[in-house]
Amino acid sequence: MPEATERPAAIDKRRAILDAAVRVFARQGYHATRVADIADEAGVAYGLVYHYFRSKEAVMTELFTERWSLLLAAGEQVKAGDGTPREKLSAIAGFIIDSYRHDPELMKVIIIEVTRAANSFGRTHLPEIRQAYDQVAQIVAEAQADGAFRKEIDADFVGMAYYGAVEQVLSGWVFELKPTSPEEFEAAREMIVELICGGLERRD
Amino acid sequence: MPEATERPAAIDKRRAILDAAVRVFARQGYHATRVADIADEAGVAYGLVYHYFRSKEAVMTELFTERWSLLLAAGEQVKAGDGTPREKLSAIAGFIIDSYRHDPELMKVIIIEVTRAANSFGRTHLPEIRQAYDQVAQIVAEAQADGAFRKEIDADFVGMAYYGAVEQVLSGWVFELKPTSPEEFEAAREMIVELICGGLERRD
Amino acid sequence: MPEATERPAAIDKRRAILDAAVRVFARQGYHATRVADIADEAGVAYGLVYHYFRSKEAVMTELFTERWSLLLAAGEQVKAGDGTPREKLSAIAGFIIDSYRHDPELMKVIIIEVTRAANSFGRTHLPEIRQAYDQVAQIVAEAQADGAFRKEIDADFVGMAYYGAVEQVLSGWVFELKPTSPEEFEAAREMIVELICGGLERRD
Amino acid sequence: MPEATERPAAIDKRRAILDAAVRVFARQGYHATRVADIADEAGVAYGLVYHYFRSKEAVMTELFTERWSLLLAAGEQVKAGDGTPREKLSAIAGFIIDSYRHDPELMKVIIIEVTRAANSFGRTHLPEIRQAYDQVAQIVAEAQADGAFRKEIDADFVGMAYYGAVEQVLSGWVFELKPTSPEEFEAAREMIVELICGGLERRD
DNA sequence: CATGAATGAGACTTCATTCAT
DNA sequence: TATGAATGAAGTCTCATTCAT
Repeated sequence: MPEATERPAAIDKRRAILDAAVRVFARQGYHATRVADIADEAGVAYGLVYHYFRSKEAVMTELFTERWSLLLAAGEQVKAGDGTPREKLSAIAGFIIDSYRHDPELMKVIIIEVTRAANSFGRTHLPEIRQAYDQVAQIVAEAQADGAFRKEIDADFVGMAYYGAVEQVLSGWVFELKPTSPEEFEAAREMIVELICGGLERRD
Repeated sequence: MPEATERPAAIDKRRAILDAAVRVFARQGYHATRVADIADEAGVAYGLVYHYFRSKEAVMTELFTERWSLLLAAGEQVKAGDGTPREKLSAIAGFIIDSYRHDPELMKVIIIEVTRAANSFGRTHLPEIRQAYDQVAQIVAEAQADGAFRKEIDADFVGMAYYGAVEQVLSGWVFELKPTSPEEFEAAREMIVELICGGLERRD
Repeated sequence: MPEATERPAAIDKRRAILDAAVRVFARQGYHATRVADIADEAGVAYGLVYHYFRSKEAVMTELFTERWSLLLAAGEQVKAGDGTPREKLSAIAGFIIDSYRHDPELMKVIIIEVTRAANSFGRTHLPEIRQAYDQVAQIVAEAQADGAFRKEIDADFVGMAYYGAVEQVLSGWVFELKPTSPEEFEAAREMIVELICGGLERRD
Repeated sequence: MPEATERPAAIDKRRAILDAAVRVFARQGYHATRVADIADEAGVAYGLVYHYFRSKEAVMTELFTERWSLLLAAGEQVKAGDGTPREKLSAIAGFIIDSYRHDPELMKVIIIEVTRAANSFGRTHLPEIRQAYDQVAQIVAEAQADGAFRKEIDADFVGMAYYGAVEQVLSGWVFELKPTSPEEFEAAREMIVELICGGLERRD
């Protein structure tokens, strides 16, 4: 048997565990899932989870880091790009929403179990999570320097509020009703941007 | 000894347990606190917690319900009042922020362990939590009908986003840096309102 | 207020507790009933049970002793009486069956929770329980001496077997189907006696 | 090391737990034995009991079912065999008595904690227990149809009474004095059969 | 006599992690 | 790499009993 097919087999198992973990975490929540559940879902032996990961927490951390780094990278690109501030904020919300559209289970886990779970993983990964807020803050600060955005509202404050709003909306999708068509997802993005950039009050 | 002093003794213990629970939940988080910790903190015997409450969860539920009902009542009053929409939204944020100012531990517990813990208490108390969002949504919807607010942004959507932003900001205070002076708390409230009502973009 | 009415009030409470205990023990079994259940059923305060009884076990012991002593007394009378051996055995079974007919709950408790619960109360009350067996044994021994009964079967052995059969039948009534008419109860008694005295085999 | 010895190691532990449970249940009774006692007696870790059994109750159920099914199987064989009715009843009592002779601890547990514990395991296993009574009843009914036994005594009734007598005798052995020689065991069997088939009264 | 709050030991069960094969 | 048996600490909840009033 050629080695080339052997390695992938091993890698597959690791991947299978991660993918299974997403499904189980999404279904039951982190606390309620036992390591055995992950192994069962992945169709591997109990101990194999510990062969590939130091602990149950490490599985989650890998899941989070894997995805969050993509999100941060996308944020950097947006920041460096040359759209208007509004377009940049829109792109950021868009990336998160698209992530959710394409892999709702993973994003459910990341938002519900990490980002908004301030007492467990949220605490551990605070630095990385903050980075995302800071990207928004930097976009806002730059726009304020340019004169595109008003200076009355603290940029760091907007970073938090913006993410707070976006995540709350995703939470609603997770536990109540999720959009079904691309148009609805798109509309959500526009509303977020319109709310934060345009404000509720009429401009006549 | 007058009978009147007899009852309070019992009620005090119950109260003492609730107050102790707030402190311990705030310090360690719900999952990490054992019933024994609550009893110790309250200075009562282990079993007394179970004399007054069906379970650890029931303690938390009482804590949440007790406070959240005040918040909802305040929201109703605000809705029924005769301020401008902006003033109403400001009052709502103000009540939450004041709650935090006056009892940061309790609000930490309520927000971190209930409101944003969508997989545990958040799920259980979703109906009550939604009521708060809906109050904001109703204020917005009314303002849209009056012509004070633009109709482009869905009122329900604003309800979620507004609370999402407020809670995120409080989360930041809980785990990073909390305002120290009344002025800073006041400034936070104004920024929230200014952001949501006025928007980031300049109005010339 | 005359003393005469005061005493009864106190005695009533004690009695009420015992009567309640019968009902609760019958319903839930001894192990599954909490002292609180007894107090609730009796409509008295929790602590009053401990005012009148040293412990939960003491309540049961009183219940058992109260009734069992009647049964032993009846047995003595039967023994001393001047019926045939068969009539005497019949009278013994009859007394037990009548006890069950008139107070099924109490007899359920005594048989299920004491007499046949060899590992708990059965052990504690073994001497008294044995006395009942011995009464049967004595009747049999006497009949053997008189020549009315055969000597092949050990009298002590019959004592156990007789009670074993009777109690098993009552157990069946308790958990499956209890006779409803006096005639059926009567028939049961006759069958027991006919079986033990007459045997299954035909006598031609 | 041959693979064949690997499995047995695991199976042995399971078996060791069951065997230890018999000893501990026999010594202390079901209610008084803690899972820790079983683990200690078996020389395994606490959790291993729960690796192999869902609960303490499941251990007992396995013990009971394992043995009771043998007893029922033996009963079926007896029923289908071609002895006289008296020989069949004798064989049934014989099997139970032999079970006790060869493994008194196990039979003690089965009779004291299950068969006669009508409020706990007795209730749970009533159907299987009834099957044994029914086997006796069927033997009797058949003998009545053949004319070998009298028809005055209800066959189902005999089923219960017969087992009641046998179990009571075993109970006596458990808590008072157990036969020591094969002859004494044999005599006990004969007395039971002689009592139930022949009756106490002389036949001249 | 009466109340019910207070105590705290005890037992079951869970499950992350380790380890021998 | 793969397996799953083995470990044992941890934590919730129960409930008989005591005690202050």
